[in-house]
Amino acid sequence: MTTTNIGEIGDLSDSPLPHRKKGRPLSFDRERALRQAMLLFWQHGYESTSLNDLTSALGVTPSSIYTVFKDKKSLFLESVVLYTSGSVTTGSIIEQAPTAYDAAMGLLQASAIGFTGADTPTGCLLATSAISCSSAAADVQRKIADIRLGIEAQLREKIQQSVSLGHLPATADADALAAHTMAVIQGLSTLARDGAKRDKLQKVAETAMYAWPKNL
Amino acid sequence: MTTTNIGEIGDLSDSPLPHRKKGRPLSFDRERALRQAMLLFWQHGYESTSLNDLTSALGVTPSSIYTVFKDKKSLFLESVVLYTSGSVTTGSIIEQAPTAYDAAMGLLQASAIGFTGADTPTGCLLATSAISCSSAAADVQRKIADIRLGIEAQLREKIQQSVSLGHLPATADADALAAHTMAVIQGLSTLARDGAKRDKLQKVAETAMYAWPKNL
DNA sequence: TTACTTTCGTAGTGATTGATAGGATAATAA
DNA sequence: TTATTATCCTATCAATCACTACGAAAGTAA
Repeated sequence: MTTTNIGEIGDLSDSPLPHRKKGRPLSFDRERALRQAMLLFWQHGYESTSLNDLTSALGVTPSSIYTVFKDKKSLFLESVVLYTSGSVTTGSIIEQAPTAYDAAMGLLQASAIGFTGADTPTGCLLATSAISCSSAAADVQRKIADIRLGIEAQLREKIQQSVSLGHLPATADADALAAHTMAVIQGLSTLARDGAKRDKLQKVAETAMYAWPKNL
Repeated sequence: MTTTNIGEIGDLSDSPLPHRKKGRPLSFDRERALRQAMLLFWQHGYESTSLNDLTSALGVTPSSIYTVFKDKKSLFLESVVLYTSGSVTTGSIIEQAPTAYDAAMGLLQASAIGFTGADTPTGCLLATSAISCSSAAADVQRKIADIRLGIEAQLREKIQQSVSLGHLPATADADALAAHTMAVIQGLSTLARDGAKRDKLQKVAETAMYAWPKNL
């Protein structure tokens, strides 16, 4: 869905010199560990990623994880924030697109690329990591669902704008077009998980755009 | 994806009378328990459904589950068989459709209905129950993926047939159309999980069919 | 140095995971 | 009845789960 761009959290303290905290310093790179955690959650999902998996991959002891990230749920949610942030996000793609058509095409193309990265797991973290959870993780599941619904709402509004601006015929169904685009994005994630290559996903994205009304 | 139709496994022994096995008889309805297990896996997925969840919902002790269903993995796989069988299956929809267009539309409509059943979990068991698993369940994940790929291959062949028969233009991309249809089906599952109602899914299905080439 | 603060590594916590041992029980077969 | 077979229930099993207590260690502040 998005590309990752970490390292934004710099030292923004009011001290003129780079203020250093008291106490023993962290022995590992927090952002690097967070990225490793994100990759694990991306691959195996929230509940199927164990603390043992995390400590092994991050090279960090359990106590350090809980000191720095509070608990597993917080670590996951922070991984989701990392996943959805960066220089290119779904929000920026939609906003900066001249029309809703371009916005949807941009989302689909970015998905096709992002779901088949060479050094990342296949598919979409938002689509796979919390889709079927136990009752204990219902709140996490809901939070991820709300992110998906937020993207859909943003795209829907963009479509409504394009209808108002005459970029789309008045008969265009904003709800249906936005939901269809979201469905294809989620489906691209599954196709990628099943082994589909980038060019196949790009062809699916292209096909999906044929569903948009053209005659004005 | 499919509607469920249990109760097909009757007494087909060669005995003239309804032959009864030796030993203590089962104290519960095997098919009824299997259906309950399927519903649990459908809702919470393979790994997030615990043996405790199963014993509680099925009203069966752990030892009985292992006696009758061997182990958790076998119970899940048998639940998948139950899910994909019945009077209407993806295979029958594709086969009996006059054209590939009708086959895709039939799959999408059946998905919209099946993913929003009143007395079943939302979404698709094949799409949600084993999409992000631990490494220990990689084989199960792969088996479900193979089922998805099998459906896609069947639809792709139907499209190729329709091209040969002149029901679709020769420029139609069977790979892309089949993959797009599969993607939308998987996406419909997520939309349903996120709370979308049946009419919304049906509108998405209708929108997805606009992507098909019409001019011959 | 001495006090203070924070993280580190070890070794665990109780709870839950999937799966079983073993004897009791309930049916058929002879 | 007696033997045989299969399922029943109870009480677990070892392993793993997310998580933490606690003292040692490593930094800053005085």
